[in-house]
Amino acid sequence: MSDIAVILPDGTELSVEEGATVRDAAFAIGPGLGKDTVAGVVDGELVDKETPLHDGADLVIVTDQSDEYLDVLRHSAAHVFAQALQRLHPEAKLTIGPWTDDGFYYDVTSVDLEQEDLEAIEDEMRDIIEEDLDIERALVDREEALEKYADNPYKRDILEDEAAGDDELSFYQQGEFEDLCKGPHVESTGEIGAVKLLNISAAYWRGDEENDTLTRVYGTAFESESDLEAFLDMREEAKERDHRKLGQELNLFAIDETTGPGLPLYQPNGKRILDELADYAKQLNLDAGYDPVETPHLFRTELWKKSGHYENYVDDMFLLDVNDEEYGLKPMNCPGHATIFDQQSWSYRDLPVRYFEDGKVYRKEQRGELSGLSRVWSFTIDDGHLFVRPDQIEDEINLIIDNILTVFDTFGLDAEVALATRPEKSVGSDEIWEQAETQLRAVLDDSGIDYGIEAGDGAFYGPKIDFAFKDALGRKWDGPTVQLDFNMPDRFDLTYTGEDNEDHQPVMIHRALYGSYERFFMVLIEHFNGKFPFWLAPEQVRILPISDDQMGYAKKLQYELGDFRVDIEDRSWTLGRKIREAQTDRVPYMVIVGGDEEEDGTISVRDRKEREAKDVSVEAFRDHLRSEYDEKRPEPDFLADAE
RNA sequence: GCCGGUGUAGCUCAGCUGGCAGAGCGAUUCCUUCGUAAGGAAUAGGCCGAGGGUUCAAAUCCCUCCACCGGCUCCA
Repeated sequence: MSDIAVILPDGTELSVEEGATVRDAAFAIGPGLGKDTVAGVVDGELVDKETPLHDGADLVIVTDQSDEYLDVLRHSAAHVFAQALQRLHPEAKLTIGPWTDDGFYYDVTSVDLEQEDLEAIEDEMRDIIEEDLDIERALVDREEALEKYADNPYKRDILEDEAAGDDELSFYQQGEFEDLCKGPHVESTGEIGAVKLLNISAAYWRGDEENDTLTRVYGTAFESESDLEAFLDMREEAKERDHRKLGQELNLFAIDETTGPGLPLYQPNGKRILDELADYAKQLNLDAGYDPVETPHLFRTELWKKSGHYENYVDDMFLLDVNDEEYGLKPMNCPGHATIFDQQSWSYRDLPVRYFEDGKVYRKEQRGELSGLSRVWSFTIDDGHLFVRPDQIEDEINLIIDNILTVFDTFGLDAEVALATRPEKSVGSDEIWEQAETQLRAVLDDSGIDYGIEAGDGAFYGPKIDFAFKDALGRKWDGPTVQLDFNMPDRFDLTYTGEDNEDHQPVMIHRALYGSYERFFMVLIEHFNGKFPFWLAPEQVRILPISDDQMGYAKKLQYELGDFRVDIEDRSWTLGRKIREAQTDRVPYMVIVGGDEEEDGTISVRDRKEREAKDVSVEAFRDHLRSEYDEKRPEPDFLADAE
């Protein structure tokens, strides 16, 4: 037998016999590790410990200390679910049951399940865990496997598709239950510390809407009950922060059935925040050399045919007929901006030309997709388009990335960056795409930013760098993008005159800082849990007179703090009630004034973090607010010393 | 768009084995003028998502549509 070499995470090569498995390799490293091996990661794929290795494979040994262990555990939990389901509903047919980022699901069919049924299944799952059944892997030949699944077309589908080449199929068995499965799994059902079935929904076989609809049950599993509880608390917290709930409670925005789905209405409180965001973006853009432009919402479809949108995007467009001529609401701002660029002649000295517009666009998303502000039909992009010479691309993109990261920093959001490459439906030649992707990659490599690759996720006209927001709860949301576009300038025949007095084609860069105001607003609402920084807060200060006698003084104070958004609580409530109300409205500062304050000409200040100070001078407070606002500080900090 | 669930007062929800439309919060009015997270009383408020059907009678049963929620597929 000849030896093969596998590569360990630290880069060293390990020589093992041909045909050696993950577990054999682990034993070759050390007997302790061999004994603890649960599974392996071979070439990035989580596999069973009995998987044979090939020469040159990248190998990571998975033990119960590894991050991947939880995936394995959840995969086994999916089997426990399936076993429990079949005990209670023998008619149920199984399809697939993988692990996911935060649990597992199992797609089943031939069984009617409702939310209420989950409890009984969960109880049965706990019994199975209690029984501590050994989980054993067995290899079964193809014929026998097909026989086992004589009445399960989905499993047969798997046998004839994914597992087409294999003569021996791996099955996992625990007690009376067995399932066709690649693995890996834990040693026994008793290893699963805690399980919870979460919800029930529907999915298509293989995710294709042409196929049968299956019942999908989502669940999760952890090593311990306390981990599960932490997870459930986190879900609860996320539910409490839901921007749809807070949007209603804080009167930020509404989506009304009468005015239409996916068409948000911004109430004054929401609009105040949007205006602050827009002012901030405008300042960043002006500082970065952008010129504001403005375009209408509606264009002749001639424009969309020229830009390629009609060909690639028409299903998502709102079209309307005007005097027998077809018009379309704009789904993107770029063609308008390209047309503006085309209105005059340009010298190479003029470039880069940078336009920006908070442009409202309309995209006819599938109805079932609409959700709060995260998915809507009308939204506003803080859209910038640059027209640059090829030699300016890298510098410009670097500047844009700087600006985007500044924005992340301002809001205390973490960034996750990815390069999205050519999608199936696209315009432009292979060479152009190749060139664009190479350039974006070069910028990212030079910048030293950590980034991933999203294959096939680019826009139809060019590749892009996607930024995702990571919020205070560690959740990820789609954020701004930077896109390189060689196609639009071509389609619009855009030119500038070069040093050589010849016409040249500029390159277009699409970029946003926020992405869309709607989605960014949603992220901020949930990120801050409605407790917006002072500069964003719709109501920045609320004056609470102790009794009606101080109304006059309160009005005087409101006038003196007139640079800010200051309201007076004028309902005849007790002070406790007024504070409670201001607190639930998440107002950063409460100014409390009674007879004492009025007499001394001072104020008492309380913030939403429940800190307070008396005998405060109005000037000192106002000066502080000025700097807190100008510096966009994240938390009210006038009373930072009062803790 | 597809699958499942849900639509009752401004909000959260009860009523749904058919028989007069309910509660809490909020709002309004009155009383209270209050010192750091809910003072008291009274009043108003509903085409029970929309349309059709069954029935002596429909919030309740049936059908169609609309919207929302959880997913699937797709995107900022």
